[in-house]
Amino acid sequence: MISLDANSSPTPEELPPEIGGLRMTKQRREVFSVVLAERDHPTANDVFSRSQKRMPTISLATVYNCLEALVSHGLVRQVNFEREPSRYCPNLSDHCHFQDEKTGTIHDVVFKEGVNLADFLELPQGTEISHLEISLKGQIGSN
Amino acid sequence: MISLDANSSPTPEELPPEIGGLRMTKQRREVFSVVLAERDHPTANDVFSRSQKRMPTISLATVYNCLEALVSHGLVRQVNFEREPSRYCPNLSDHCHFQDEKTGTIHDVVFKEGVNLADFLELPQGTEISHLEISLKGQIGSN
DNA sequence: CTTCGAATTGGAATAATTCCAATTATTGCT
DNA sequence: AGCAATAATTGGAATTATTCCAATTCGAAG
Repeated sequence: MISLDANSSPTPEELPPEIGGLRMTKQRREVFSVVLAERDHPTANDVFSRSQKRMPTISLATVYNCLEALVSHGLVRQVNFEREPSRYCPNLSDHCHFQDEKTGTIHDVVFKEGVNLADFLELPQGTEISHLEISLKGQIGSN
Repeated sequence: MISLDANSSPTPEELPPEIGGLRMTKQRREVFSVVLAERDHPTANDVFSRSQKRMPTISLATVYNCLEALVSHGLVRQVNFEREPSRYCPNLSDHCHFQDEKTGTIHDVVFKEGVNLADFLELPQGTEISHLEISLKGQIGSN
């Protein structure tokens, strides 16, 4: 049985013909497996060049299409830091992102036990949040 | 005495020759007063066209330069929603942003009394946060 | 008044992303 | 299997927010 959770890294061939309502094509499998394999929050371009290793004929437009399909089906998250190029993250658990200003590395950051963000915000009552993004930048303590 | 706080909306002429270490030029005053006047989170282009009303010769490049100067001196905040054009916000108090998906309107959202975000995140210890952005999207309850 | 560094300007350049029209692949049907 | 209909892929062009650049203008300080 193939798992797509936390730490699995399936080859494209191991991915089923459909995931979460999205029909998987050769290219989508390739792109998805790249995003699952190296969880370093690659940009579309990173995904493109990694995908090209196995599939030299894939185009950048297709990588964008595939990423968009994966994101809209909730299989991958799109991560933005200010105006930088979007990055892609296969971690679907509730988390946010911290970018180390020294290295540029992005780290997943989880909420402490039982924390629900909306509880801490003065939102107009009845607000339905459909999308939430928290991005932090800073330095990691060297002590 | 001129106040630049919460709800003031000075004309360019009312702005002093220097604010927060930033030397105010005619254009910077114009741009700043536009951002202070209508707090609807305008884009650079919005600021440009509003500024042109009073100062028809101002250029878009200058608007970008001025906004950048204001942001880097902490007089204005730059607000991003995913890959949309940056928006500008003169509210310097600790808050985040909610975009109503119906209208596109952006609302400032404050934290509830005494909430400190970092307390709710599992950050690598010793982390220094230099920048934090929280962006929400959704619908406002119609009840 | 002159000088000198900084700011402004218009226009060109950049870069991420999207669009488009043509081709290719896949599905569903008979 | 064969074929029509639909969807995905592709390369290249287009878009668009933003930045860069070189030339001019401004403004503060002496």
